[in-house]
Parts: sequence; structure tokens; C-alpha cells
Amino acid sequence: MKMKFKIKNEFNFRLKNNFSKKHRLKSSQKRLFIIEYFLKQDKHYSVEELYNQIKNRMPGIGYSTVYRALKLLVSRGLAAERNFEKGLTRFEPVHKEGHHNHLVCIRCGAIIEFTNPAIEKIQKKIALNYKFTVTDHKLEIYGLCQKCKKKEKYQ
Amino acid sequence: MKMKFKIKNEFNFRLKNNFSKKHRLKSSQKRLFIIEYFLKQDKHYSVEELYNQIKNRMPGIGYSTVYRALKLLVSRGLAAERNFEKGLTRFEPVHKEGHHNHLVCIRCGAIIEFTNPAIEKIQKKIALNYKFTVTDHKLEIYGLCQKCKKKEKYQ
DNA sequence: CTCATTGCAAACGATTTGCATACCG
DNA sequence: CGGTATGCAAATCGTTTGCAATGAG
Repeated sequence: MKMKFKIKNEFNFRLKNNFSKKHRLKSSQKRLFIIEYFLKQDKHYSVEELYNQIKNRMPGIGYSTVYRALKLLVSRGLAAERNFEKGLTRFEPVHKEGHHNHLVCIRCGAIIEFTNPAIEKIQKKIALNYKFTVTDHKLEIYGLCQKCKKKEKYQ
Repeated sequence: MKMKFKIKNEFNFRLKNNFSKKHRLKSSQKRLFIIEYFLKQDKHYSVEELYNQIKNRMPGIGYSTVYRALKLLVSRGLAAERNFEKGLTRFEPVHKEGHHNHLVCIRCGAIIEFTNPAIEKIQKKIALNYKFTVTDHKLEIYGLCQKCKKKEKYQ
């Protein structure tokens, strides 16, 4: 059973181009499934989390296959690695520019992305000030989300 | 040979108070040496880096002693853990409030701290907007520092 | 003396890799 | 067929801990 490669969106388009053409990858069934699932979910997965979810939907899959698929996406600029918690890498799909900011709930782990032009602007100014050429940046605000705040109250 | 505990600055003052009194730690010679060295240098050390430097100055010291001294500082609020690179924890002295922002050179690893009231303000606004209670935040700008930019040119 | 601290080696958890096998075009 | 992708188990790397020995008050 082969999987047809449909160009549903920009992701798949970029995948097709980058994978098949540029690097002559054979885009196996398994890899495609992992990648599509990951991109579709659009969450911040650790390798293990993604592996567990994929495993249920496609039994027999190996941890390293998931791991390597994610690494592949990173190397092609289609995913980014994050280190919210120490000792654990999370992967997020790279949709577009500007998604470098996160609100992270320290209790339930919820992650909210946001963009803010004002902050971007200030960052550029600061970098300029120190004569830095910016390649990347990230802003993370840690705290309690609304839900967890309420829970804390009644404990 | 015993080491006298002099109150040179706020750090030592807090150390003395927190360590000796509150927790009845015996502040051994080795631990004091590590802590003083770490605080004086005021850099972003990994355990290993600090260990290597200390080892030269105080042979026979063990890795875990350095590790535990750093953890101790963190638990007393005198140091903070950072995860600039993945899989590696760096420790920085906590001098005062507001030092949560860093410029990190991706080539030479140089780290510059900075504060910016405007950014702090915007962060608060964003958190409020999502009904988050902020406990911590960090902003990291990655790029090439002036020196490394020049080097790149002539390679 | 009593309890904290230390060094070592071993345990740990996440990440990465070597290799034989399966898969793809 | 010739090279890529996969699964497994083992290697790696940073971090953490158990424990017997040492040090401090």
C-alpha cells in the first residue's frame, strides 16, 4: 500500500521539494506518516511523546525513526528544537517567521505561542547596540495559566 | 587550615545567613572555595567548565562537589540555571532582579546580559492578556558577536 | 561524638549511532 | 540492483545519587 504525496499545503510542498528533489530521499511511508502527523498536530512534542502517539497509529514503528524524522525536519528548516524544560528537547513545526515567543505553564505544561512586533523591534535595537548579527531569538514567559491558577486556589 | 568567613559583599552576607544559620550547613573549605570562585567570576559556567577551573586551583576536588555546590546556590536563590544549548545546563550568579536577558554568540559562546524595561513591560501586558501569572521569563537573542563577524569575513 | 560534606563509581534519562535487514525506485 | 530508511540494541553524554570515608563544629 503506497501513500500518494499530495500537495495539501505549503508544508507538503516544501517537503516534496526539499526531500525528494534536493536530497533524493525516498520519503518512505513511515516517514511521511510521522511527518504529516507531526505537522498537522502542530504541538510541541518531545520525541517520546510523538513516538507514543505514532506507535498507536502505526504499530511497529521505532523510536529512532521518529527521532530521525524530526531531525530531518529540523535540518530542512521545517521544525525547530526548543528546550523549555531542561534535559528535554521539544520540536515545533516552523510555520512562518515570528513564532519565537512562548508562554509556558510551569504546572500543566501548556504552551501558548504569540508574536509581538514591538518586542521584535526592541530586540533588533538591542542587537544593533551590541553590534550583534541576530540569527535567532526566543522569548519565554513562565508562569501559571488561568486553569492552574484556579486549581491552586482550591488545594 | 580553616577559612574565615568574611562578609565582603551581599553575596557572602546572604551565604552566611542562608547557609550557616538557616540550614546549619558547615560551609566546608572546599565548598566555600567553589562558591567564592563561581560568584567572583560571574560567568555562565557549566558544571564541567567550573569543575575544570576549580580542579586546577584546588586539586583533588570531585565533580559532584562542584555540582552540589551549584545546586545549593540555586536552591538558595543565589544562582540560576540556564539552558542556552540543549543538553547542557549553565549556572549564573543571581545578582539582582531583572537580569534575565541574554545575547548569545553562536560561534564563540560569549554571553552578554542586558536588561530592558520596555520589554519587561510588554511581557507583563502579554501575560495579563492570556491571564498568566508570571513566575519567570527569559529572552535570548542568538547571533554573531562583533569579533566573530569579523573573523567570518576573512575565512 | 554527631552530623554534614566529599569522592568515587554507578545509576539515570535523553539522545545518538552502528549495523543487519527491509524498503524504494 | 544500489542506495535509503528502519528497528533494535548498544554507546554516549550530561546529570544525579548511594555509600563509605572524611571533615567540621
